[in-house]
Amino acid sequence: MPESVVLRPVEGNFSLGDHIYSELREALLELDVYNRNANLRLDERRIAKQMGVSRTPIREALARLAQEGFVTIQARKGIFINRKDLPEILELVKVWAALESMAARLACDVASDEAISELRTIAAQFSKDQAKANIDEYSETNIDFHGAIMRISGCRKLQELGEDVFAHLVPIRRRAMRDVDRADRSVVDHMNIIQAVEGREADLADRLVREHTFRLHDYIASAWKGFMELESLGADAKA
Amino acid sequence: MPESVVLRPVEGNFSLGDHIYSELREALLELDVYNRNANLRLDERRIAKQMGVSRTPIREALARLAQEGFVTIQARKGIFINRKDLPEILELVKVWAALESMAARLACDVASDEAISELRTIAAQFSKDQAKANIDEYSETNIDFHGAIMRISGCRKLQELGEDVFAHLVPIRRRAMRDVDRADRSVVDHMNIIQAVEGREADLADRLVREHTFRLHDYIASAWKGFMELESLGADAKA
DNA sequence: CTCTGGTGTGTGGTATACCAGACGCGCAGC
DNA sequence: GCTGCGCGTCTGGTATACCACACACCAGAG
Repeated sequence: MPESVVLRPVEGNFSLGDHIYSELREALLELDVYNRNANLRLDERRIAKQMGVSRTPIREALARLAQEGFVTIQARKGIFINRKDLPEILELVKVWAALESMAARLACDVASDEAISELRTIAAQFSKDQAKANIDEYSETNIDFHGAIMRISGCRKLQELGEDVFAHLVPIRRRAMRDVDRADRSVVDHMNIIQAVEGREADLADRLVREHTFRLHDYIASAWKGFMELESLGADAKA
Repeated sequence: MPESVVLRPVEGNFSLGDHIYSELREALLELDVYNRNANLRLDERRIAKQMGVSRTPIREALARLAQEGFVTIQARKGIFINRKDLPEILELVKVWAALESMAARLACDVASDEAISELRTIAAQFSKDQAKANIDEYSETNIDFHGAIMRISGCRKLQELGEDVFAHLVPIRRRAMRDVDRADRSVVDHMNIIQAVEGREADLADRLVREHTFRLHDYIASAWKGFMELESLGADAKA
């Protein structure tokens, strides 16, 4: 074999458990947990048969999901998908606010000018013509923007934790949240945040991000009941 | 049975897996991971034999610990205790700062006067005569103080996440950090924080807590090498 | 002596059998 | 008809056997 041929080393664990973990996790996030017809119960044996493996790797994956708080395992009773209530959701948003505002603060100190310019690039997506329709809390661009702040903070732990918290909010974000007034306000907020970070004004950036996220907090608090009423519009619960 | 008698439902899982999980977790935190003689390798079969159970519950516990980042499982190679390096530690402290400063902020808004008075009670411990010797980053009172702030924030998620982050810092805190100047400064910081929370000055409390934690951050950054040099002073590595 | 390939052992990964508590259903007794 | 007991079934928990890969060691070719 010619030495010039560079072969990437095989990386990662290709264990069934790991694969099943990500598969199940994705499925859970996809699932509309708040649909009142949703089947919140999981069955090890059924999943095992369905995926063509034994219960062991399934159990490992479920144990990890339980640790993350996505499901609750009750001995000899069943495994249930956790449906979060309003107070819990609001707490998650507060945690998110804490993490992202700190990220913005750090970004002011450590991010390179190029890294910061990422923010403008992403924000530019908002001004596109068809953007209006896509501007909601679940739009890709919005997610990218917040993800970018976490990234350019240079603090991986902050970013990872943020992603974990965010994952729990995915089912909530998917539900509507496309209030036009909020979308406009959101764009303004983002622009102000970018400006603060560009100006390396840590205190300001911290505050703006925090206030921005708390607006989401308050919005969810007031619109929660509406979210829940979106239930079961013909869509059946997934398995 | 009189209806007035309220019986708490039996709660919790008494499964071996859960028990082993907490047992192992505690052992890991107790373990001096940074001792250069420390055995960083874990063996499922050995632990199983040692605890008199099969590998299954051990594996479940280890999977959870891996999820939390305490150990790394490498397929067919071994299970290794994660030894965190300086950058990682510093990131954890930053996350901690983010969480606790938000907690202090929230406490200003939601904590009752009685709850806030807890802080003074705890801080009073510092003034006791023999306190000086106990004032270090690992003292019970110090931990109580920071725990109290998280608690009175009324945000459980914030508190839980904080405890998780804190757990990873335990081995670091155990190592010295009893600089007298720092202790004095710490007491002053705490008093100022209490005053800010009592005055319901959210912005101030937020800032004071953040700055306080960042002083720990900077201290660790400068003293890290010293921590590591404390290695293996006769104490053997635990199993 | 060096390098190569085989082989034995250790380790985590997976499959499977069995256990015991939780629950539902139905029958018997009142 | 209502209550209560008991058995059968379902479900997660545990033990155990076996698998495949990693790695150290050793023998034989060069």
